[in-house]
Amino acid sequence: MSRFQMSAPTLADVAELAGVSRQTVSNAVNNPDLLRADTLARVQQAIDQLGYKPNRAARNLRTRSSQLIGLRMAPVQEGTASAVMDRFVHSLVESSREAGYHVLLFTSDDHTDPLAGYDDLLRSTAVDAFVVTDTYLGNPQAAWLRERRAPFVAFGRPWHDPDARHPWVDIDAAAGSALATQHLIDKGHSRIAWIGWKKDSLLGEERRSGWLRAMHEAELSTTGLASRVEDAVASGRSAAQVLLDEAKPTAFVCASDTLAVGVMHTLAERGLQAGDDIAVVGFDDSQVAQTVWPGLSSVRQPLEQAAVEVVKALEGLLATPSVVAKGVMLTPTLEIRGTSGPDRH
Amino acid sequence: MSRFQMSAPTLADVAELAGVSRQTVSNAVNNPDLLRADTLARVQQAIDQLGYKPNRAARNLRTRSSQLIGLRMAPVQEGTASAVMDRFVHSLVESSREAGYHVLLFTSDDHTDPLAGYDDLLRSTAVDAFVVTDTYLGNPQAAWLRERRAPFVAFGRPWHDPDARHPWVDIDAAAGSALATQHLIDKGHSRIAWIGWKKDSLLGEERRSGWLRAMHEAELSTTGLASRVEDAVASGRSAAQVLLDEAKPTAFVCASDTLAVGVMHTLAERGLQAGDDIAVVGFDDSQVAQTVWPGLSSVRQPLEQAAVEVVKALEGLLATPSVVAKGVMLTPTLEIRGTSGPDRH
DNA sequence: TTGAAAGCGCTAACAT
DNA sequence: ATGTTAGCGCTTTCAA
Repeated sequence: MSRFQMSAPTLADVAELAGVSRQTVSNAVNNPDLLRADTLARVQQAIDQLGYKPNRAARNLRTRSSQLIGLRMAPVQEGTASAVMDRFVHSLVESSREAGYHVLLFTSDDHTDPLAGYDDLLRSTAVDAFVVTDTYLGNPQAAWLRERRAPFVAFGRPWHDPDARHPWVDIDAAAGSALATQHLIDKGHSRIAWIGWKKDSLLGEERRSGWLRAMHEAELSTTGLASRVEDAVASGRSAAQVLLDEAKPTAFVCASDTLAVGVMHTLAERGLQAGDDIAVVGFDDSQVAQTVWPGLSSVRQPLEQAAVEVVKALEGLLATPSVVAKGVMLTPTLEIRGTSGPDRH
Repeated sequence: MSRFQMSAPTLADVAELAGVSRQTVSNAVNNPDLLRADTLARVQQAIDQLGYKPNRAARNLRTRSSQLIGLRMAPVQEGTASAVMDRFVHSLVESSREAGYHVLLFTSDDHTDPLAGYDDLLRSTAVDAFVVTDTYLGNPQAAWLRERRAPFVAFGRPWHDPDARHPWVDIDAAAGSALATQHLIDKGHSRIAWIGWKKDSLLGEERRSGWLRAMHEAELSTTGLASRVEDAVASGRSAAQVLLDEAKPTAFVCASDTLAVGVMHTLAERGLQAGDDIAVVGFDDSQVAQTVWPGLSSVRQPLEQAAVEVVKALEGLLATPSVVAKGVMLTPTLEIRGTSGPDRH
């Protein structure tokens, strides 16, 4: 009955070759402990000989699972965000594989309705669970998914819902900017300015609060030292001009590398050395921070670790859906480069 | 027979509600033309009412296809590459969706054997086809996949095999650097230096050849004007120092933005204005090129278009596997920014 | 134009 | 410890 090797071998093929039933082969693959050692060896040999791999579709149909995790790609945005996501996605794929899952990428048909993509995959049972990444305030995804009893883990805490019952993983942004600020205080700075985003960004407020906290704990004044602008190089540049003229800071902490690069532009224009004359620290440890002269110190998010935690939560969720998982909060680190400057003591 | 709404509705549920057979519902979904208008309307209403979506696993099992395209994520590499892939992947996901496919991400278990990941997915019939991205010389993937009759499209021409029979899409790197060089010639430069990669990089040689061609066509000397280094900021920086001292170029074309930033460091150190004093053009239009002061002119690859072409080739491949597809070659564009400098006429 | 029968490859439940 | 039976939800083939 050996087919022309045209189609892949099935359980039946292996069973026939090994002289056992199909179920025994299935057990050999999924519950080897159930077989006697010699039977297992015989079946295993037949499997190897035929190069047998269980058919995914058949297994999925029977077990009502796809071993697939859905991840929605947000619309392209110019900026540092893509690189951030790249590190996360990479680690997510690796961690998922170790847990026996693959990652399925999707976008929404309609940019006005990000839910459409989720709905389709869910109703066609194409994925077992989702990883939700853009948990900005008012994003309806979490509530929508919970309502549909769709398993998901959020990367980003549930801002909108303090007693959300879904698992989430997030990075403590405030700790990141506090770290950056403390670093500059340790270097001997006392007039440390903040350039951040507009008030409507919760993440921006979060990052800002870390600067504020570190300054207050060191009993340093923050009056006139903060600025809120758009996340663009030009905005960071003009904010730095104003702050330098009016508040005379010796150091800047910025909500993004983009803003920090803007500060560096202003310093260069005024003949000031970033680092030696004025210290600058950015946020996200982007490609730009690593490349720009003389190296931009920057807060680095543990994205790889975040992905590992997300998969961990996912496994727990799929194993025992009833258990209410706690949120996981991770702490960023600081990459110290040239713009930190020398000690000022 | 209405289940407790616990599990998703099936063909049978729709059939019962519409008062037709299961097969008729299947036809309504897949071959609407076969139904009489009123029957179709009735079935369609039942589908909407129940929120029916065909079960993916069942359909896959029956049709022996998964509507999934496999994409291997290369190991993380610090550098500009990740941002490049991000644009490509994004567009690939969008184009795939329009063609009815999803993108499945995977990595190889073993970093020494990139084939392992392909083999698993192939034998378990988890994907219909692959998109292969790293087609460097000597990469065995293409040959290996062809041997196994696995459908795939390569992003990257088959360097190793001029008469390869698989479809491929690539970007004409030489045209890109020729474009950059011609741009500088048009601005009035005649001593234009090249900083590229070591000889073992085929892509590097390709990018270099465009500079060479444009220079020769303009009957300009290239003697002493080329350098081959590692792809790092420090390398670009020291290469620029040597070239400035020994060959007195007025402009640089670089094989990457990373190298171009290195050149800009050297210029800054010598009190020279990138653009006004010495022109610089990079390659890849990375985040850095867009951010760095005063804006780095750079060759931009049409990655979005490349992904569209890849999916187009994939569709053709899966529809009629026998047809030998031709390769598609796309041409880059040039993003002009501050480092291009003024006209010198 | 619609329906009935069969089976894709696998595993859960049960029987031996 | 191994085998038998049944069926997951769908589509292909053929009959009405």
